[in-house]
Amino acid sequence: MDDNKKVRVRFAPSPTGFVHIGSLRTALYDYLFAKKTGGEFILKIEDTDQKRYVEGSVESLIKSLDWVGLNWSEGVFLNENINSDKSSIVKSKTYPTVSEVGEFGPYIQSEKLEVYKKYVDQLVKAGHAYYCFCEPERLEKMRAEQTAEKKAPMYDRYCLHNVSEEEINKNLKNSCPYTIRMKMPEGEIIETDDLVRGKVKFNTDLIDDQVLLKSDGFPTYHLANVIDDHEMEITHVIRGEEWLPSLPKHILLYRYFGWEVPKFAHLPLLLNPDKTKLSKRQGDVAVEDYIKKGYLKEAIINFVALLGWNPGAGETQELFSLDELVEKFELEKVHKAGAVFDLKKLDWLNGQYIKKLSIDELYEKALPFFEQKDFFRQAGAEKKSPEFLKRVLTVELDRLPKLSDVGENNQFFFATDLQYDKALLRWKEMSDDDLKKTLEKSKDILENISQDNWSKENLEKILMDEAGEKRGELLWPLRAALTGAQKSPSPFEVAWVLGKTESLKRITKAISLV
RNA sequence: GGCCCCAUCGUCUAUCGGUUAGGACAUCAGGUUUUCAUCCUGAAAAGAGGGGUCCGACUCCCCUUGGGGCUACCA
Repeated sequence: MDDNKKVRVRFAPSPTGFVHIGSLRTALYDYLFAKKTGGEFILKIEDTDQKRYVEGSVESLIKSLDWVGLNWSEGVFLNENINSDKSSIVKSKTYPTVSEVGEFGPYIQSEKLEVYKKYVDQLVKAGHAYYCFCEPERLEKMRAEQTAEKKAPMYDRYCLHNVSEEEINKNLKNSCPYTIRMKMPEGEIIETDDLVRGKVKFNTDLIDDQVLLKSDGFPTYHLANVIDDHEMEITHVIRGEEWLPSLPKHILLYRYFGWEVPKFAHLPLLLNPDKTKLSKRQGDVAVEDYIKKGYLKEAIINFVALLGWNPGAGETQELFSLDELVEKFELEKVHKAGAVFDLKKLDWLNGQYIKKLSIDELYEKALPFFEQKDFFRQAGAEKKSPEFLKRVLTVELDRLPKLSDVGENNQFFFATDLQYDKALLRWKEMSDDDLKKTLEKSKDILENISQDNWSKENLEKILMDEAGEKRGELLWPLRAALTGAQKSPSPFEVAWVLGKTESLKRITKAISLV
């Protein structure tokens, strides 16, 4: 391969409902590699399985990718995102909300069925593929028998050996359903170099005659993939390790067609805590799920990037921006072993990125999450004001793992009438009398602070001065009165958020309780 | 079952033959002007086992074990 050729990589998801977080990592590595090498990052759609197609998923998949900020320069785009100055824009016939941009289209597999047919016919003519008229029932039975005999289930080549040219033509004329299978050569060792795994080799005797063209006229992944990558001039195929066993089939196809073989990089899998392939059953796997939970794209990208790769060289940095990742990324440093998806670390990373947000930014991101909360919906209008919420967020900024946690631990901010047990107000063994006195003292102090001086800093300074040695005596009852909660931020912060009027109201209520 | 891939703290990882095997998350302990969180400090925590090669192996080779993936007219 000409190493000076411009790098072209592609991300090729299937529209089966959502973007898997593992696919996102593949897309990320594609993106990083393309940017790093000054190449093109392309998005194409693998929709050859009609049964698994989920309505609207092409669009949602594009949106998810857009949301995390991986920009591609060619392939499939949402109509609304296309700048008119792009050349060769083709509206997709299959998916009305998207268009295809670029000179190597179609970028949607279901739109180039005749292309695959043309190539597979070529293969049949050359004797590298053959018609198969076996019914699913026969295949199933055959496999069952082979399995029972502890043999590897493989197609027995019935149609290769027993169906004559004439019969084939007759069957075709009668429009009998058929598939086209790839004819694996005998006794050949296919050896190749994988960019992350090094040398890998396979014996063709142990590989099944793969169906290339299905009876519905659609190609299988294997056929479509090879043809697309060749036609789109893809230089590097970066994909999950689950594709490694079918690599020899792909290499053989390139050979049969007489095409240059791209470079391959098979990425390690993302794992469940029990080390099986990351799956829906053991937690959220859709990027959308993480968006909904209030993870920031920076955190998701950062986290997923470090699952299977790191810059090495004694590097102890943990936080990386997308640009930094581009700068440091190397395919050669990708790991071979699978990586467990550890939510705890994601939470920590997310907290780190939340802390970097300004209050205005946080407010903008957090508002939709507030709006989903019952305690927020039931709150009075003044508690829903941007000013109030921003004060809440100022206090919460440092203690927020994810946006969906917003307000959750501090619901007392939003309550109109705080309900709590009187006993909560008591500091240690304090008598009712003393309790009342200390609350009245707090009330006095706060009453004497003007609206203009009602700041976190002032409240802290003044209350701390007044509290003297036995801080708890003044501060605990005050905090309890303001929050009605066992745990909360400091009374200074809470009083500041609530404002003078509300704070005094809550203290007065506490006094009346005692 | 067959084939393929993989193997450092619980988890993500550094180490590219010579290190007290380093960092981060999580955990635990202590501290940080009341509780919680944040934050700070500290602790505990790893080279699966067996053979080689080498003056010297976590590092290179082989075997075993363990784990995973694939084994569809799914991708």
